[in-house]
Amino acid sequence: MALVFSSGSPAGGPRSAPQILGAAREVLSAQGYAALTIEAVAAAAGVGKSTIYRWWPSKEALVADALAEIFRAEEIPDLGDTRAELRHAVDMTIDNYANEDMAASLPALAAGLLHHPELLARFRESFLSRKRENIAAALRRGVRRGDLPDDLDTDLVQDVWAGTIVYRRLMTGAPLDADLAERLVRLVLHSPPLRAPREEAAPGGASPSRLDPAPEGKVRRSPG
Amino acid sequence: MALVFSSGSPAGGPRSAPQILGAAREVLSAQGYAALTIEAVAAAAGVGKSTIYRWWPSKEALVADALAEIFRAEEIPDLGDTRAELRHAVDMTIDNYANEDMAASLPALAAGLLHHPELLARFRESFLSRKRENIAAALRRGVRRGDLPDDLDTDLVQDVWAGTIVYRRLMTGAPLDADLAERLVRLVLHSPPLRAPREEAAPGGASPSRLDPAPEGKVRRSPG
DNA sequence: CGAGAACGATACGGACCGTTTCATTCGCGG
DNA sequence: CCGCGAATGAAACGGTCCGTATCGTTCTCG
Repeated sequence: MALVFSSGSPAGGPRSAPQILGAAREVLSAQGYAALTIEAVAAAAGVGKSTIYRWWPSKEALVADALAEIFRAEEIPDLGDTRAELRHAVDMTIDNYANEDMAASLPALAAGLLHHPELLARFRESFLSRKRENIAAALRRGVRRGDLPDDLDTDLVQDVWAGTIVYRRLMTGAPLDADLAERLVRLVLHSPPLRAPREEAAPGGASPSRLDPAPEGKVRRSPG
Repeated sequence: MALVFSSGSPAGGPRSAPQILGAAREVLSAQGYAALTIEAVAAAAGVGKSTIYRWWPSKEALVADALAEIFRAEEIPDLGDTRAELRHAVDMTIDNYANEDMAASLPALAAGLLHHPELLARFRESFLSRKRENIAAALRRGVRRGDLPDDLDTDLVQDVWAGTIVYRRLMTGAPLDADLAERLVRLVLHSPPLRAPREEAAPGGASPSRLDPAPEGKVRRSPG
């Protein structure tokens, strides 16, 4: 991944990008996103701060590039075994949030980007799109094998997986262990409701559960 | 909710707490967590900044109190209908993340608290515990009615619910609508894997919720 | 009406910001 | 091996916000 967020203004290219991004990760991992300052990164990298400002327009852009280099988004190998592939996907996501400060940096970064739509879009593209497409491919294989329903909502699956993982790391502090991974996998393997939105009636196959009268509800705002 | 994070040092109590917390919410909602400064809140509240520093030890504490006042964590009423109660719980959570900047503030705050264990613990206690216990009570009613499996993992259910909602708001930007709510409800109503970890089941009693990391017996206590 | 608490204004040193200037070093092509 | 342009690092700038301290004023309650 090559400096997606660098402004890349001058001609020759940055000489010290590796040290700078490494130092950024170091500070991030030790001090957290909030405590990261450009001057601290410059000092840790043994670099003048003007060098950093020459190549990255903001702290956000720098951190995004630093995180992008360690964010795993590889293809899920075709293992011929849907359960194993799902587990692989979940493990990859858990890996991405292994370090507590790193894990916190991503949401913090996203939060800080809410008022920078341009960077936010690039952030989502860079971090989410590729990984989601790779996992979606594995999910589609599972559908083809008949292990998953053909109208599986692959976006919702990923929101549930990543959401649960991030939420545990950041909010409840619960462990991200093998047990969680296994449960998240099973949740998808055995959950009829994780279906794609259907325009009309259900497509020929699945019969709805009797406990599920399919109420077409409208959103309500509950009283205070 | 009464100023959980205020240091409450002086005697008489703050006179201008309402204006200050209101201004904090205003700034938070308009500018976001990162852009919130004590001086900006003071100005917006028409208050000297020394007044804020007199009652709150840090930006984090102030924001925590400001958010606590609008964070919904009420009991789920016994509607005699498990599906309706689950929907109620999900809607309450979605409500809590209605405003984008507010929604982002909570994770950003948690991220900023990672290096302040004392405040982090109070944050989790204040924001998560009560709400989780209330939702857990509703889930237990569902179990008693036979609509949910006896060994439902109420903690995992809530991590999945809240996690998916927060993740959508913050990371993917996907809508938090009635469709999502309905899917999250169905996910629980029809998902065998959402079971409790194999331990001694304690039927009837209140299930202890694990909100603290507490990895293997290490219990963190806070000095009064 | 008086005491004490809460308040606001103001000023302070310090950290970082983001920018500019300028002399120095690097590294590639000739 | 040399030179030239690109990249660099040091320093200094005005600016914002931090968190603290001081001090005179205003509120509140007994």
